[in-house]
Amino acid sequence: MGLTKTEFFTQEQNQLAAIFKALAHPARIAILQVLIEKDTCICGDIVEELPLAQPTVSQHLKELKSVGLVKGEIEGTSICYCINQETWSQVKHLVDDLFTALSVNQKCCS
Amino acid sequence: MGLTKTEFFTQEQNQLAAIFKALAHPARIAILQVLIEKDTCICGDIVEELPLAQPTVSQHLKELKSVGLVKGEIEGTSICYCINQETWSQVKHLVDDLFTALSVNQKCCS
DNA sequence: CTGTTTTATCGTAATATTACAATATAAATA
DNA sequence: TATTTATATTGTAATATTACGATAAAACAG
Repeated sequence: MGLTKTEFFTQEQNQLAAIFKALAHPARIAILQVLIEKDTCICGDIVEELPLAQPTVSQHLKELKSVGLVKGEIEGTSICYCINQETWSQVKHLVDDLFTALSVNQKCCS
Repeated sequence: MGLTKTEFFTQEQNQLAAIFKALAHPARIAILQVLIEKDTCICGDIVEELPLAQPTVSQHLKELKSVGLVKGEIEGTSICYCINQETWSQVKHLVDDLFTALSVNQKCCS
């Protein structure tokens, strides 16, 4: 018990859930917003913008990286983080499809 | 420790995170898909479509209801569940805004 | 009123997440 | 090489999530 029954759901359902899970924390939303709004995306700058300790931010960045939403490039001593545009459009399409489907059909409870 | 520091984030960040959290489980994605695809949305039918016990499905439905993604109307002995169109469009806009912002700007790591 | 059907709630075990101090690692610089 | 700087990893405590059996509650049928 206590373990999600991943094997009983479709790949699409699991993939969508994994993406949403990565987005399901205000700190990770905040990190993504910082990456958009700031010219620079050095890890240290992200830490300064957030009300969390450095190891915690590092952990959140790791989760965003693990689903491909974000990537990091070594730049001397620092690491430059940014939105991973390659995977981002795929994610956007998956989410768009879900939301569009939900908006179009409505057959009961009206 | 172990508790999300909600109070240090903006209302928008927390709201977005809460919505994504509700979507962050394959069973809840599956429930939403069933609500779209099936003519009927009686709770019992949802339970039959999913590989989970009735109390587990009931718990997932409760979470979807708590963020307003889904609503339920009593219909005799059963309950008719459906997508809550009123809150759905708000959610869609919030998510769209986030995704659009992320797609437009890209200033480094190129 | 009694039994049936349908859904929700309670209790609880297993597992996952969140946060951070302490520490490790890796690159630049003195 | 030793030191500094920037980030990652480890270990761990507190809390949350997931799943389901048992049971309650609510509506209907007889």
